Amino acid sequence: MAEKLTSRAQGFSEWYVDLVQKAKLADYSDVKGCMVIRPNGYAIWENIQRTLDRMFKDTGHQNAYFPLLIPESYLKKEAEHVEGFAPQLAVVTHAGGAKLEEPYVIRPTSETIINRSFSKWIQSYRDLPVLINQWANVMRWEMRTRLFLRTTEFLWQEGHTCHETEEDAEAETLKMLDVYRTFAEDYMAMPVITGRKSESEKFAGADRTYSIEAMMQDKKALQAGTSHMLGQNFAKAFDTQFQGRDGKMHHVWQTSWGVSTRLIGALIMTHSDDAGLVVPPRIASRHVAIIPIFKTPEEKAQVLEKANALAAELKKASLGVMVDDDETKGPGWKYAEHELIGTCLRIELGPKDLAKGTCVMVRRDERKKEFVPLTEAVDKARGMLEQMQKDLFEKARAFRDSNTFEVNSYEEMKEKADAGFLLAHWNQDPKVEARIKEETGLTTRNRPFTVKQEPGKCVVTGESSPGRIVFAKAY
RNA sequence: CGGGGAGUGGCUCAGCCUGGUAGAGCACUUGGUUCGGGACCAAGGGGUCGCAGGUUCGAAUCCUGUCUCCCCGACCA
Repeated sequence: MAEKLTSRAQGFSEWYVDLVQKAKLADYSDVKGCMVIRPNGYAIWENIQRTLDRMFKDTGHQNAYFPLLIPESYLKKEAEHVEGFAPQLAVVTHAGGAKLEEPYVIRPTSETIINRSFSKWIQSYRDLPVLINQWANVMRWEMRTRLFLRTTEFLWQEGHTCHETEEDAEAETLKMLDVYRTFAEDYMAMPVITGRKSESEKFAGADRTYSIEAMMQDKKALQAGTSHMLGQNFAKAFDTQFQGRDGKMHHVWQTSWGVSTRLIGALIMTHSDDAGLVVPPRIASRHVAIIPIFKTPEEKAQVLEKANALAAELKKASLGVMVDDDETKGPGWKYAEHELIGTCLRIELGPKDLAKGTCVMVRRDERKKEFVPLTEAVDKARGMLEQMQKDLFEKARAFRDSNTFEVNSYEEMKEKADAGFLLAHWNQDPKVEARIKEETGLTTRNRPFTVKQEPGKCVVTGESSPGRIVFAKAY
């Protein structure tokens, strides 16, 4: 760990790649486009899973698991769906030493194979709603990959639900979007914009797609989660029908929604700094590292005894705590290391502290030393972590808000192309959207619920626009 | 698929142009001194130089082929 990270100012991309590897979050593998998620990175994923899983259960969903391999013919049943995913599929043509009658695709998402099951499970309106979630890996062959943000194989969660009416399905779609918003903001301390995607950005096979969009420190947008109102598209393709209250057969109305390990990338690019990873306490597993400082054997015995006692108290307060008593490293080395790997709070404890009955506490995000009486250490640690959680969110929100602009002409839009989020009027024509992307690199992110939709004039054509949509450069 | 770069101890890389006994830093092992912001000294261990052919008395180095990864574009969570 001798060399430091590339600074964000030097190169945001390099900083990111450096950080991911030096904080031991992930490694490249020998498989093209695939990454190894190391224990430090996987621990973050486990915390994301734990929290989201509880939120899904609290909203009535159950977990299930469906096959990794999907008969190719399934994908083809929904025209728009197969067209959208065809270029990204990995296909299994041989197995058991022989060529297969029908190839399998490795799931890029599971709408099709899950609908096969749904159509068997559902007979009556009494069977509805069906609320299923799956934690799984998926594979989408990508031309270009980036650790956590876009890899060929990634881990995610996909929710799939069936409802009796369009209204119910729409309500579910928005409810889960709001679960994502709550999770992003309250746990990841990452402010997000909820809204509806444009036609060209929507999921292949959906009627409508909604997303949460976050701003990274380089002012680029990152789609952090999506929720789709699938309408009856898959129900019709797979004949997922039920007998309704009217005695007649109806196709179910469906939703699907997902977030992936991409969230880890979002977390890094939202909060981390030039010293390393910064993780909000509510999503961290490493809350406190106690660094004992001593020279003589007598000091060692005294300091370690106190450090272990303090650690035990902190553990009782449900904090992830470790005493870093590795004698082959000096204290300075440990400070730097814990900053790199994103330990939320550092407690320094040495002979001088024991004499005074204090310790030194340092928040990872602020890195300011504070002397704290040992008798108050646990309360203080909890308080500092809570404050850190709030401060990280507020800092990220202030950053996003100060880099969000209303623009009223195409000229202004071009000038501010790298400035952050641009709220602009657009006539909803995909050709105009494509032209803007071609000429400025900006894409539509979503039409925010929080921005009042007032009619205006498209910045490119001058034609009528229903309201402002977010444009930004995106990951 | 285009365009670039790279494959040499665990890691980062030098050596290649101009062929001649495989190097450095970090990490690791042992001993000692250190320890409140990335310590130091000494002694060690560790590499079929991506793979396959070829040229040559001799190849990490030259030639041919091949595989893989990374970066930049088109595709995307």
